Parts: sequence; structure tokens; C-alpha cells
Amino acid sequence: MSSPRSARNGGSDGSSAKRTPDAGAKPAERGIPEATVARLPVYLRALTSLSERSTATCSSEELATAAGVNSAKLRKDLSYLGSYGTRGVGYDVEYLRYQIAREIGVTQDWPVVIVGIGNLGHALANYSGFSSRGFRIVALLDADPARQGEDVGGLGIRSFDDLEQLVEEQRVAIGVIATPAQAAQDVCDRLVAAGVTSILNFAPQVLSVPDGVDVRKVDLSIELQILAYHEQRKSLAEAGADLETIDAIEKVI
Amino acid sequence: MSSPRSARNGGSDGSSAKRTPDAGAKPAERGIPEATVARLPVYLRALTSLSERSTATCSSEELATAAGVNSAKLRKDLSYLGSYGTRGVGYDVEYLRYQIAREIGVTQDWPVVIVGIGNLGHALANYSGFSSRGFRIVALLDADPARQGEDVGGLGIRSFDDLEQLVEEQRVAIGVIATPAQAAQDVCDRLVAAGVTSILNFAPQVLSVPDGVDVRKVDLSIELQILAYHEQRKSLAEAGADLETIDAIEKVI
DNA sequence: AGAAGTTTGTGAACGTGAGAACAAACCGAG
DNA sequence: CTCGGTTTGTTCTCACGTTCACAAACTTCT
Ligand SMILES: NC(=O)c1ccc[n+]([C@@H]2O[C@H](COP(=O)([O-])OP(=O)(O)OC[C@H]3O[C@@H](n4cnc5c(N)ncnc54)[C@H](O)[C@@H]3O)[C@@H](O)[C@H]2O)c1
Ligand SMILES: NC(=O)c1ccc[n+]([C@@H]2O[C@H](COP(=O)([O-])OP(=O)(O)OC[C@H]3O[C@@H](n4cnc5c(N)ncnc54)[C@H](O)[C@@H]3O)[C@@H](O)[C@H]2O)c1
Repeated sequence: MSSPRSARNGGSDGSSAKRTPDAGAKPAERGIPEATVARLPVYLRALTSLSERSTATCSSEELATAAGVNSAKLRKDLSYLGSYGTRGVGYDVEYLRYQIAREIGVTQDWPVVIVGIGNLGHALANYSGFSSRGFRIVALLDADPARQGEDVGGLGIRSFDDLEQLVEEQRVAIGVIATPAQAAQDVCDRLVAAGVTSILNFAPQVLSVPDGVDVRKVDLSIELQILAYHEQRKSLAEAGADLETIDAIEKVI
Repeated sequence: MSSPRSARNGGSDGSSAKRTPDAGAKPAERGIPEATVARLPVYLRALTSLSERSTATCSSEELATAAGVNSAKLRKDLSYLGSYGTRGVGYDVEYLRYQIAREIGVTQDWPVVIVGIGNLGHALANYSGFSSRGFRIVALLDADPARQGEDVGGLGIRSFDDLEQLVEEQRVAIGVIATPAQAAQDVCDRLVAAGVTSILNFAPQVLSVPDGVDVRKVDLSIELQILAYHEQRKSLAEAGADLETIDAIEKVI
């Protein structure tokens, strides 16, 4: 942590607790709510952005606006991590940024492998934004021999058979699947067997994994379809007629 | 709808209501819960998959397994659309598939524009999966003159200044932003001004939009960071030591 | 036709999350 | 040191989402 402003809030003196025994520390470490975990990265980015603009402190209101959430929600979220603000003042940007990064686990880089270097895999491999956010792509794997050897973003495409050795040697815990849906479950099984315990899946395919393995999916078609649903509601509502009638008509067709 | 099996469930006879006046129809049309809306596309895909394997009917249990959810949740979700199953039998795959597609609004195609044809934009433009799921990419726009004219997936890259005309002529309601974060808000404002009311944003940037405009974001770094959080929890738990101690130590650093 | 077996649709209990509101804590002025 | 202004951390309440459990409705077998 190379912050130019590492002075801390109130209890910066060595003498710890005066009133309550657990004053400055985290209240109950176990279990940050999942909804909160999903927002922490957003706060982290907002803080990084503030930091780049040389903002030293910020209020929950400012940070909430930057992150696009309610300020009460933000304060509650942060309270799960501990008591890192100063009443009447706000939060030290650098300090809070570090605390969130530490909580998420991105104070050091996680090695990542990407499997399936087609359209999407190329884009991911060429993306420079991961490295600054706690991740290091250590290998690009593809089953197609024609693709192997090609250089993408400074990394050569390797055979999928190198997987096991790679995971072992580089301590890879996170894998990205960007293969066709049809191959996704096989690739997933192989990743899990090799020791990967977190998977980000781009293939439109429900993956089944054993306990202890986390899967998150990114599905662009689903996102668009959700937008389409709301879009349809809007245009039906705008059409003025009551929805029951329209739906009744459409249903008969 | 060209289903080989268009016979319908129980009340297929013309005489409609016998017991309750609104027997076969939707109970209360207004407002499907957002969580349900987000799952309908998953069910749709599972049904399409079953349909391709020539499965005529399926139980809630089978469909739930295919979609990766609890069967009770699935039934409750479907109940918001209406009563499309047959007790003791299950659901007619084709029929249910159509009903969900209609509810989502993907029985006909939505025209979509993509703005920012860089790494990611190229991948999206080359992706063939959208057209079969209710979307038609009608234009690729980029501000960089050097990119304009290039052919990607059968479509030429056009100037961002063509936006307004395009939205007007093609009735575009959905826009995809794949520009750098720094340009995202400007592009967003321009899209909204042109008449786009749904936006899918890939840039790591919180967008502010007026009421009536929907924004969904896809943020890969956030997804990875969520995985990293859980991964960290796993490795800390595995290390055996109680978490409070480790966190306390790390916090002092 | 009646009984036995299936499967849906939904009411009710439970858990999680969001937001308003406020006391506690902090700063700075006088 | 005290007072007024500011902002956090937390409590309380309400809304939303998930899961259980079961009656109603349907099929099939005898
Ligand atoms: N391209 C997009 O913009 C986009 C959008 C939405 C979803 N997706 C999904 O992302 C996935 C990848 O899309 P794409 O457009 O890059 O596809 P693609 O066909 O261009 O690339 C797939 C790559 O995976 C490799 N592959 C196939 N089987 C493999 C295996 N068993 N092991 C390792 N590698 C294997 C292929 O050789 C190929 O290089 C697909 O599931 C697609 O549905 C892509
Ligand atoms: N590539 C990935 O895999 C990836 C992963 C995660 C997030 N993202 C995000 O997606 C976005 C695009 O990523 P990329 O790798 O394709 O970037 P890129 O730099 O390759 O492409 C950006 C494109 O946007 C165009 N552009 C810039 N300003 C514009 C404007 N005002 N109007 C129209 N077009 C404009 C540029 O000319 C360029 O072609 C970025 O915000 C990035 O952070 C990308």
C-alpha cells in the first residue's frame, strides 16, 4: 500500500479499545450477504476513480452517487466490512479502497486460464482491464490444433491438454469457459478435475458442478431478452389499451 | 408457430369457463417479479433444447433440472404467466416455449445497434447466436474513421453519426455499448436522445439515464472479483485457522 | 366407474434485502 | 469547553424472493 495519505481515523493512536472491547474491529466476520459482495467491486471501482482524481476523502452520499446506489445501502454494505469511516467527515478514499480490495481478495493477482479462444476468447485475451483489477491471464487453451501456437495479446494459444499441468504449476483457481455450449460441460468437468474451483461461463449452457465449486454465468442473450421484456411492456403500455385485452387477443392466435 | 403438436391441454374444447370465470386465462396480468423475468430466458433455452431432442412433454421436475433451478420455483415462475401445464402430465414443450417467448417478447426480432466495434464489438458482431434468440443486429457504429467501412460478420462498420437516422428508420429500441468507459456516458446520452430506450452496457462505467430507459450492465471484472471473494473465503477456511485471527493480522499491515 | 398414482398451481412460512430514520460520534467555531 | 452542524453506523419496518407442503386436477389401471 503506497498511499500518500495513510493517516487513519480517530483511533490512530496505539492504545486500542477504550469504551467497547471490539471498537475499531469487525463486528461479526462471518458471512457478508451475497448482494453486498456483488456491489463491493462497484464501490472499489468508484473509489479507484475518485483516487485517480486525487480525492482524499468522500462522504457516503458522494460515493453512493458514483456507484449508482442509495447511500443508506452503501453505508450498510460497508458496515459489514467494519467501521472504516469517520462520523462527521466521511471515508478516506485510499484506505477504504484498500480495505475493500482486501476483503474481495484482489490485493494480489489471481492467475486465470481461458478455455476456447474463438471470437469471444480473443476479445478477452486482448483485454487489458483484468490485470489492473486483480487478475492475470496465465494461459489460453483451445482444442483446435489449427489455433494452437497463435499469439494473442502476448500469450500463445496452447493445447487444452496442458490444462492439468498448468493448474498445478501456476496454482490456477479460476477458469473462464468461452467454448461452444456443446463443449462447455466437458470443459467444466475437466477444469474441476484439474483443481479449478471457480468458473466463469460464457457458454449458454447450465453447468453442473460438485459442491465447493462456484460458477457464475455471463449470458448476453439473456440480458437482451430481459431488456426485450421490459421494452415490450413499455410499448404495450404506451399503446394505451389495457394489457389484458391485448394479451387475450394475442393468446387466441 | 409451426408445431407438429399443437393440440392443447384439458380445456381444448371451445366452451371456455365452467367453474371459475377466468379459469384458463392469466390471473393477474400486471407485473411479473423481476427475479422471474430473469429466469424466463433460461427456461426458454431449456425448452428449445428439449424441443430439439423431439421431447413432446416434460414435467416441472425435468424442466427445472435442465434449467438448473428448484422445481417449486419453476412452477411458481410459470404460474405468473398463466396455467399452461396439465396436472398429472406436465407441460407441452412447444406450447410452453411459445408462451414464454411471447411473454418475453421474442416471437419477432428486435433490431439492435452495437456502438464501439473494438475487441468486444467484433466478437459480438460475429456472434451468430443472437438471431435465433429474437434479435437482429442492424448496424455497427464506431467513432473511429479508420474502422468505418470494414466488414464484420456481413455488416459494414458505419459512422456513429448515422445513429439518429438509423434509430428512426429501423425503429431501433435496443442499443449495445462496447466503447471504452470514458466514452460510455456520452454514447449513452446520444442513444437515449435518438430514441433508444434499452441499453446493454459492457463498459465499466455507471450510466445515468432518464426514467423510462432501462440499462443492464455486463461487467466481467466484477464477475471475476465475486469469484475471487469466494475463492479467498475457501482458501482461508481450508487453512484451518479461524478467520478472525487472519483478518486481524492482515488488517494491521 | 372407482381407486391409485402423478403432477400442477398456490397458500403459508421463512429468509434475505432495501430504505427510512435516528442516535452516536466527530469537527470546528466561538 | 460547549454548541451547532455534519456524517456514519445501526435499528426497525416493509417488500420481495425462496421453499415447503398440499389440495385440486388429471391419467391410467382394474
Ligand atoms: N462471441 C460472442 O459475442 C458471444 C456472445 C454471447 C455468447 N457467446 C458464447 O460464448 C461462447 C464462445 O463464443 P465464440 O463466438 O467465441 O465461439 P467460437 O466458435 O468463435 O469459439 C469457440 C472456440 O472454442 C474452441 N473449442 C471448441 N471445443 C473446445 C473444447 N472442447 N475445448 C477447448 N476449446 C474448444 C474452438 O476451437 C473455438 O476456438 C459460445 O458458447 C457462445 O455461445 C459468445
Ligand atoms: N474486450 C473484452 O474482453 C472486455 C472485457 C471486459 C470489459 N470490456 C469493456 O468493453 C468495452 C470495449 O472493450 P474493447 O476491448 O472492445 O475496447 P476497444 O478499445 O478494443 O474498442 C473500443 C471501440 O470503441 C470505439 N469508440 C471509442 N469512443 C467511441 C465513441 N465515442 N463512439 C463510438 N465509438 C467509440 C473505438 O474506436 C474502438 O473501436 C470497454 O469499456 C472495456 O472496458 C471489454
